[in-house]
Amino acid sequence: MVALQKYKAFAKSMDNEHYFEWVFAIARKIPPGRVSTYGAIADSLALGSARMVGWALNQSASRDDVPAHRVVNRKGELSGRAHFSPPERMQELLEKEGVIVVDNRVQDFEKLFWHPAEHLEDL
DNA sequence: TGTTTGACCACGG
DNA sequence: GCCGTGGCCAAAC
Repeated sequence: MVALQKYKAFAKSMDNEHYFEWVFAIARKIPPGRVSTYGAIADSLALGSARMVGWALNQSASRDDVPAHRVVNRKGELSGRAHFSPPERMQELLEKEGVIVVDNRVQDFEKLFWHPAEHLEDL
């Protein structure tokens, strides 16, 4: 946990722009057809919180190189759909990748879940 | 300056 | 499974 504290201290010295890059870097690593969660990304970064990941992804709306549609909440719900334009776009993007979405929820969520912490070394 | 609000989550009952 | 509670932390008000 010492490493975690040092990591957090380091993170505190970063400005928001860098924090976005960490979140975006992980989001970009999510393979097509797979999904991850706000909390998992926050945990793998060992800084911030799930809320901050949502906040960061909100800032990503202006970018076209961040697959924010592959990030859902812990229940597999498309909680961020309202921030896409139009909102239906999030589901459409997922379905284009073969992910089945019913009632704003990813089907087979546990199987499609991609664990960011297992791929951190690739960053 | 203090309070409320989120693309959230873990936990207890 | 559902609910409330508490933690989270930047932004907006």
